[in-house]
Amino acid sequence: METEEAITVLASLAQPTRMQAFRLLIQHEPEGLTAGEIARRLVVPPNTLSAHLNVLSQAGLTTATRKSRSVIYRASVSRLTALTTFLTQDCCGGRGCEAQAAIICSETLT
Amino acid sequence: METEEAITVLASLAQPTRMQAFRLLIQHEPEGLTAGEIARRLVVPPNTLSAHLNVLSQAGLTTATRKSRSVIYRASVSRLTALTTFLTQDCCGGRGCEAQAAIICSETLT
DNA sequence: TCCATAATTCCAGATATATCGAAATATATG
DNA sequence: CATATATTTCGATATATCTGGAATTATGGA
Repeated sequence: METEEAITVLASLAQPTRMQAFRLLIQHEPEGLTAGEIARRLVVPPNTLSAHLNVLSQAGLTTATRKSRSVIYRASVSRLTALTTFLTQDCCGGRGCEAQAAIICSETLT
Repeated sequence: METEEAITVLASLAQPTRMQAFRLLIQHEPEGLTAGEIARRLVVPPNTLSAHLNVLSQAGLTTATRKSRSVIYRASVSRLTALTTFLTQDCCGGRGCEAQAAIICSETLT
């Protein structure tokens, strides 16, 4: 992932409503949730949420597919992984904070 | 790391000059760089950079210590690690994308 | 076709962020 | 103390982001 791209992804998550929406979608993988359902759960007006979901989609963190009258949103786990990889490589690239990375791994893989 | 805190860290990195400054500091661990040196390397006015460094410090991504007339900035690698841990746990918490995490680990630990 | 539901787009106002010149503060040296 | 260097703070402007009401588009059912 390029730096410019990473910044877009970082910015898209650096907003409370979008962070909540993304986490909600992560929790509902792989079925996804409709835009309306997300709006109801987060208590956010549909049009406001729509704008936020658009930002997440532009950043590649979500995908949207229409199903009948609803639009189902899903989280792109691979995109989140790509971001953490970018951050970790940015950290460790050519330097060596393997110990830190090992901590992440042990915490994650348990 | 709490969500609110993570958002602050994400926002602090979601800006080109700050991302550049942070990466520069990561590359210069553990010696650090003076504010002026960073400003020169990034070709940014000292006062503008100062504002950015302040944002990074508020987010806990950098520390500053005065040495004579200069102020030396250092990257907080542990803070970056805390962020990736937050993101990874947000991803894997109770769901299971161990495979993805393993990829990060293998790429990082090689 | 007419109506109801779901979502988005349009638009405007409010808030936040970024930028940088000028002035202020801190430190060292002659 | 006077001066030079390093950095930050102040203040003003420009730009971007967030928010939500109103209108628009898309789909399905009577």
